[in-house]
Order: sequence, then C-alpha cells, then structure tokens
Amino acid sequence: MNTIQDVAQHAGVSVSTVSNVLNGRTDRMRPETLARVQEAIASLQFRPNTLARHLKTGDTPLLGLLVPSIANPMYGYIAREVETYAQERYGLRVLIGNTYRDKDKEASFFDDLLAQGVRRVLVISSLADEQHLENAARRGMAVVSYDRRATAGADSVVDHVTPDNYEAARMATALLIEQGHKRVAFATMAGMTMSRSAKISGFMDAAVAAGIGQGAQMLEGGQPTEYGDSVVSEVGRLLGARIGRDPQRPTGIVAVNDLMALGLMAGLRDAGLRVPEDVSVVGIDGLFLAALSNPALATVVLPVPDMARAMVERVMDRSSRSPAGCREMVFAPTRVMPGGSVAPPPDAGNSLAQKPRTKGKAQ
Amino acid sequence: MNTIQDVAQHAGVSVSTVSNVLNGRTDRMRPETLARVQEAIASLQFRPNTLARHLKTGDTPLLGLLVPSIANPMYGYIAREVETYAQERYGLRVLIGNTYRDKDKEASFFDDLLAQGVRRVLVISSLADEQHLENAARRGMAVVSYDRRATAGADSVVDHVTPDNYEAARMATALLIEQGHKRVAFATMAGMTMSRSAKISGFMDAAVAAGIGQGAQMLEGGQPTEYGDSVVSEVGRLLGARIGRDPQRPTGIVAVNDLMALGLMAGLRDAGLRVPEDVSVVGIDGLFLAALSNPALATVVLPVPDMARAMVERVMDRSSRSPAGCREMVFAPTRVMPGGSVAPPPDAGNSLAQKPRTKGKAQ
DNA sequence: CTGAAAGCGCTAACAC
DNA sequence: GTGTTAGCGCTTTCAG
Repeated sequence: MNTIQDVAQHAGVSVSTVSNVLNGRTDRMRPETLARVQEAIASLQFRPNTLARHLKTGDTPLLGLLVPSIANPMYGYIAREVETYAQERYGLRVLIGNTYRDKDKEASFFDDLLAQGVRRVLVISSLADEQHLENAARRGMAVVSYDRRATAGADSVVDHVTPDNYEAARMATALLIEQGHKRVAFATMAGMTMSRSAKISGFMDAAVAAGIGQGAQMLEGGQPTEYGDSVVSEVGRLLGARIGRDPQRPTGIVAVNDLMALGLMAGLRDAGLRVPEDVSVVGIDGLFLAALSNPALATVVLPVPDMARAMVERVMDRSSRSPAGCREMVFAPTRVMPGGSVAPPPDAGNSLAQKPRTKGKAQ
Repeated sequence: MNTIQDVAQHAGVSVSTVSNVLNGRTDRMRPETLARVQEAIASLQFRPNTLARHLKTGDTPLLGLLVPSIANPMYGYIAREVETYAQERYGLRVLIGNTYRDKDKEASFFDDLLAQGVRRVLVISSLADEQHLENAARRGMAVVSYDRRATAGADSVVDHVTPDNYEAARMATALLIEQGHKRVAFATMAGMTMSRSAKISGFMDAAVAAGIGQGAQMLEGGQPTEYGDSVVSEVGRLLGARIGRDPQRPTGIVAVNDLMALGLMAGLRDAGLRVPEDVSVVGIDGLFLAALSNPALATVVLPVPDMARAMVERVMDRSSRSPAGCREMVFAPTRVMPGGSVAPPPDAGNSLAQKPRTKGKAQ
C-alpha cells in the first residue's frame, strides 16, 4: 500500500499538497501541480488510508446496522435498501450485526462500533427499553431506531423511523371485513413489542368500528427461543395447527407479518383447512415471497425503500448537526396487495362453527 | 471517549503499562499494578480505539462479505451464519456489500476494504473471471470465494469453499427419476456461472445414466437485469408460464435453486398446471421457505452452517499464514428434503402430452 | 517491572 | 501556492 508520502515524492510536492488534492482543496494550487499529483495518485494506484484519516477527523465512513437476524427476508430486504442507498448517496459501507434480540449482543455491538470509530448506527430492535440506545447516543453516536415510536415524555436523543403499524393492521383487518368476515383474529408470537401492540390496536379498532369487536380475538404463538427468521414462520405454523383444532376458530386472520402469515397458511393446511375457503389470511410487510405463495398472500405493503432512505438521511443529518431536532418519522403503508388468501368467509354472514371438510381442491 | 493516556494517568502508570495490560502482557508487572490499571479501565469505561491500534498493527477485526444481494434469502442465511460464527469465534465484525453481480461494484468494495485496513474478505460472486479477486489477494488480502471451484491450472491465491453443485443437481434429478419421470428439465436463468454449469452436468449425467438423456432439456429464463432476489423467482415465474404453454413440456423440473423453484411453481399455477400432478418440481438450497410452500418444495439441502464456518476458518487461517497452502473445499449436500412438489408423472411411463385435469386435491 | 519516545498514514494549521 | 510540522490513540522497542 502506497502512502501519501510516496505520492508526494512521486509528484515532487509536499504531503500537504497531496492532502489538499485528496480533500478537494484544488483551488489552492496551480492546475499543473494538480495534474501532476493526480497523475502520481493514478500511477501509484494510491488509496488514502481511511483509518489514518479517521484518527484525525474522528469520522469514519461506516454505518452500523443492527438487525434481529439478517436471515429474515424482511430484514434482508431492508438491509439491502439501506446498504445500496448509503453507498450510492454517501459512500458509506455497512457493518452488520445480528442481535437475535439479545440485549448483551446489542450492547456489545455498540461498544465495538464505538471502538471502530463508527458514529452512525441504524437499529432494528424491539427490546423493551431503549436505554442502551440513548447511552450510545449520548456517547456521541447518531442513532436511528426502526419500527419504534419515540418514548413518550423522554426527550430522546434517538431518531425514529417506522411504518405506521396501527394503520397497516387496520388496513389488513379492513380487507377481511370488506369480505364479510365477522370472526377475525390477530396472530402474533409471544412477547410484546411496540410495533406489535400498535398493530393490535389497529386491528382491534378496525374490528370495533365494524361492529365485530366481540368476535375479534388474539392468537398468540409460542415464544421463539431464537428470533428473527425461520422461527417466526415456525411459530405461525404451530399456531396454524392449533387453530385447526379450534371449533371456535376465526374465519379471517391478520398476521403480525408476512413470515407469520406464510407459516400460518402451512399450519392451517397441515390441519386440513383450506385457505381461503375455510380461513382467510392477510399479512403485513409486502415481501416478494407473498406473491409466490399458494394461494398468493394478500398483504399490506410497507414502503421499505422509502424508510431505508429516510433512516440513512436521518443518521447522516444527525451526525452532522448537534444533538437536537430529534425526530420521529412515520410512514404510511404503500398499499394493500390483494391475493388469493382472502375470500368471503364460509357460510357467509354466519359466524358459527364450520363443519370439517375433507375433499376439494386446496389451490 | 477516554484514551489510554487517561487510563494511565488515572492509574498512576505510564501508557505502555496500560498497553501491556490491554495486550495481555500482564506478566511484566506487579499484580497490584495490574489491578490498579484494570480498575482505571473499568471506572473510565475505557475501550481502546481499534483504529489507532490498527494503524500500528496493520490489522483490523473486520471481515468483508460480498453478496449479490442480501435480500436474497439464501444469501441472508449464509450471511447470518457467517456473521454469527465470525463474531463468536473470532470477535470479527462483518462489513457487507451488495454487488448485484456488478464488476465495478465488486472492485470498488475491495478498494474500500483495503482503505479501511480490512484484510479478510468472503466473496459470493459469479463473475466470469476472478482476476479482481486475485489482485486483491496479491495486495495482501485473504480472500475466500464461495460457490466456485478453483480455476484450473492457475495457482490461485484465493481459497474456495463450495457446495458440491454437481452432486446436488444429481440428487435432485434422481428424486424425479425414482418417481418414474422420463421427460425432465433443468430450469435456470440466462447467463452461465461455474455453479450453474456444474449443476447442469449433474443433471445431465443423472438423466443419461437413467437412460432418459434424450428426454432431458434445458429451460432458460430471461436474463435478470437486477440480480439476486425477487428477480430470480420472477424469472422462474415467467419460465413457469412459458412451460405451461409448451405441449412438449417436461413432467419433472429441477430448478437451479429454491427461489427459482418457488417462482416456477407460481408460474405453472398461473398457467393452469398443478404441482405435482402435472409437473413435479425440485429445488436446490434447502431454504426454510421450501417447507412453507404449497405444496412443500422438495429440495436438496446444502450444509450452509458448515460452509459458513469453513469460510471463516479459511479466511482467518489465510490471513495468519503466508500466501501458500491455498485450498478448495467442496461440501456434499446434507440430504434430500422430500416434499409434496414431487410425485410420479401423469400417465406414468408415458411421456406424451397430458390431458388437462380439473379436480383432485393439491395436497 | 516501568517509562520515554518513535512512529503508523493522514489532516490542518501555520509558515514561507 | 506550497512546504513544515504537530498531533489523532495506540503499540512497541529500548532504556532505566
């Protein structure tokens, strides 16, 4: 690796002139000097050492991204949008970490970032308290949190970017209501997070507004020991099987997210129920996988690219400005993507138990 | 952020003593001195600045990971395994980059890594030539490539970790043959890569060995302009629709990967064909999504966790040893995961056109 | 055992 | 315009 010294020598100038070129202060020199330096840089294939630069400037072109599990397609999708935008727009590289929603892992990631001189981080967490985020922010980090609202009252130093979970769940529920469903349920995994409770509110309010509040129920799957990916769908699958055995089962289910919905459909199938003939299912997220399922999963599409951009913008903005003007940005769902997983309820208008069926085409 | 100076002052020792503590050279000092330093470190919440350290040692605890797109569930899965293992075993953090299989993006990622002082990188690429990898390796990087074989003849300085693609395709094909399929096809997207051609060979050899070589065909979908994620399944979907219109269509299809298979199933459905009654489909990868599809996708499971570990081990090994002992590690598929997407061909034993069906249970 | 000092590669005053 | 120089925080000889 060549150093700035080598370039200076090669060009017959001093290091500061080279540094000036590197930092765009080209007005301070003769065009021919500039040309000479550029030539030297090119011929030596010189790339300034970012670390040495950081040591001086206290800033490194890295962005931390904390996700529960990058194997979860939704987080993979977000991560791709974030990385692509951060790179194209700001030349930032992304340091990724899987937290499995573990507090120690999150804290340790923050420590490492600090030690690496990384001063910007995007966090997709759902840990009950944001204390460690606030701490990091106070230690000089620009922190943007995804899928959470600002903690009421606290003058948070953390920015928030989140989909409108309440509205998303409301829209999903409305889709079922439009089809005439009276007994609806919201399926989620054990353990409450801010986004889940917002979705539950949206679901409940929609049901109550439609006059079917008493027919609305909660279905809570197990508490996954390992979070974030296949496990979510596995919980859905188990839940689907359980629903199959329930004579009082709902005719329409809103899943907390698409993975849960996909698992649910598999579980319902295992239990001998058909989607959508026996039970309708709606997801939330808008993963490309929804369109591939059989039947295609109806889902509320979240504006992932927009939110990814917003997170990057916020974190850049924050790291330049001083710790003020902290904001919360809430993104409305893009749209409802219809799918074959939703149809009118069996025995339309009648909310009593369905008789088991044994034949017919599942498609 | 406190510095080593602060700690030294706080403990009433010199910086070098603190440095010795930091680097485990505790034998060089009195136990009480050590205790005092440790106390100072703790009370100041001191974390040594990794960058400054790197500037001296020339090594940074970062691992580069290049993937076509992290939104592709398979790469997300690999990335998660890599990150988790690299972190737990070696305390390495992972710098991720989406290349969209673009040569310039890849090269630029390498440049950045070099500038960041990152000397280890894992590459999932399929670019025709590995020249840029070799270059990076020669510039002092430890490079491990996934899903490729070593270039024959060239004394590569790059390590290779790859599933046995030939064998995986062979196993997938055998699954169809066992069920009595005579007209089989291999579905892939346009554009040849090393792993794809290995799979094609495995597919062809299996067909020929079973005496149905003349009934084996290639189905090539479009060339996606943007690689790596939903697009793969989209190509599969288009391909599925095309197959539906083909009177000479195969009764069994091996897909180049699970995403393609999932897209294929959706496309076949769109075309009014049923899986597996009209056409059987087998995937390769073993994504958790395969088990969720309807019918469940039969797939050849690849040993992702093992391969992820091997990549990390190799890249660590390589960065400690000198550029010698370059290796190629090939991993046999874990197993065939059966699924409802495979069944005997229609009109078993007869390879002529199928008559359309309208009833029957789709599993 | 402990401390002083010389850098690692780069930036940014401050001179010339 | 261009060069000199003092660090950024840490590691590591080399003296004491």
